[in-house]
Amino acid sequence: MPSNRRVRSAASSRSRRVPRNTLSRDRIVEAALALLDEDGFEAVTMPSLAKRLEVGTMSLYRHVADKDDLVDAVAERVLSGVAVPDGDADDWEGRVVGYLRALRDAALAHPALSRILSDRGLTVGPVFEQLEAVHAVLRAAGFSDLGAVRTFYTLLTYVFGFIVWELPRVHQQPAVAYTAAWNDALDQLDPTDYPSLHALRRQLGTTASSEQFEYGLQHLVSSLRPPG
Amino acid sequence: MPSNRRVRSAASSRSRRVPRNTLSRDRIVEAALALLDEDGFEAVTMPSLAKRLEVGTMSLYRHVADKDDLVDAVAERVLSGVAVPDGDADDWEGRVVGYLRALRDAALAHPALSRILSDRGLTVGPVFEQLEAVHAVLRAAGFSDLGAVRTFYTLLTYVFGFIVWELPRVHQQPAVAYTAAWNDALDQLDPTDYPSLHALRRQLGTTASSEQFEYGLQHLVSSLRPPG
DNA sequence: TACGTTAGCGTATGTTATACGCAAGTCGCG
DNA sequence: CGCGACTTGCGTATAACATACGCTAACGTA
Repeated sequence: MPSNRRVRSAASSRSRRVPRNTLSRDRIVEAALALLDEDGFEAVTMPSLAKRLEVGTMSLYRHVADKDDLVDAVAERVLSGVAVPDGDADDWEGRVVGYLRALRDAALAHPALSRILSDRGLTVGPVFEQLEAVHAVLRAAGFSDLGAVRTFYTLLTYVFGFIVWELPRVHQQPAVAYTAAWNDALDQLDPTDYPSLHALRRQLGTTASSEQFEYGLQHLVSSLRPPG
Repeated sequence: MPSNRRVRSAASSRSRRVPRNTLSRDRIVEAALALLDEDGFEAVTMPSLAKRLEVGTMSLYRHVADKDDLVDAVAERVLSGVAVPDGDADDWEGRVVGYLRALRDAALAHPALSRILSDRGLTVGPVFEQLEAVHAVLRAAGFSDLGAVRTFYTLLTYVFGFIVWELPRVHQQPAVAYTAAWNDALDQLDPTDYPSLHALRRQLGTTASSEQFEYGLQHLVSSLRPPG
């Protein structure tokens, strides 16, 4: 249960004051993201983050309520780059799929984000905006309110599942080496107990790929057409 | 990156010896599961677990390599109850859907499992067996090897995403109160910034439901028919 | 009966998040 | 130009955690 507190930005007393110096919430979030990308989620600790910023540990707490708050902020920063692409008004499929791809791409750019996303789901600030936009697109395409909700929720579920699954298995660039730990597990499957899976371990190893992503996505989208 | 070490069961030196007393790996896993269900994931610590078993903390390490190892074992125990249901040979949809439902039900029985699953994905012992069986069903239904893999991977992605999303939001019985923290977040959406989402917060609140689960699942399955 | 093996455990270590309060710098107002 | 309030950065302290290490005592076997 991630505590949904929004204590947030202590920088909101009325007498507006220019921060004296180097440290700021943004700089902290940025550093946390860098740390996350370089050394993974468990490397993001308050001490290590402070060390990286050449600051005392407790200084961070002036700009961040909590570690939870910090992690939220990191997720927000990453996902705030995503948007529903412009496009033909009646090409709802293209626009929605474009959005979902963008979501995946954003996540792939920061593999260690997986842990964060799976804790919080996609209950992250910017995603709400995006869903608002998606909803509009679907309504315009002829979906009912409820139909639109069901539809994008279904799609989001798929994409979310795909992301959370694949991210821990990505170590390099998006197009390169998925596979790895997952492959190892597959290779160690006993051929007698798991004949099919063992024989197919090559295929299974590449399931976390753009190709598979598109496969499921296309099937799903095509089955979710508006009633009209 | 959950370290994939399988150090496992130290109880494998050749001179078979009857454990002298009360403690055993099974009892530990059982207690951990109970603790998980009662007080959530973060309550499962080695000290608290030991206290519950009325045992010293370090005693646990005689039966469990790691905390990671323990958590793996818990996941295995929960998922080992799931199976592909018997059924008509050519009713692949029914059988596969039945399996996926069973998977969700198993997870719903232990809401706090979410954290564990999202870390490990479904790379948990018993799931491999189950996939082996699912693969057989799909092959028998006319899917190619690759088609079968793509198909169940797609389905699994959806189910996995759904589960990981909904579990943290379940506090009571399966049929009763999903919604809660997620609803709170929705209620706090600014009506001017998020007109549609705000208006639809009732609908959105109940998206984590069996109905929505089936909705997506049925659409997905129907779009994934075998080539023949 | 004696010995090797192993279960249970006590202690110690290193790491974490974070409460609390001090000190020094900075701004706005007089 | 100066003063006082508010902030920022930080040092110290606490409590919880995972876990290395090594002791002790019970047990089965020879």
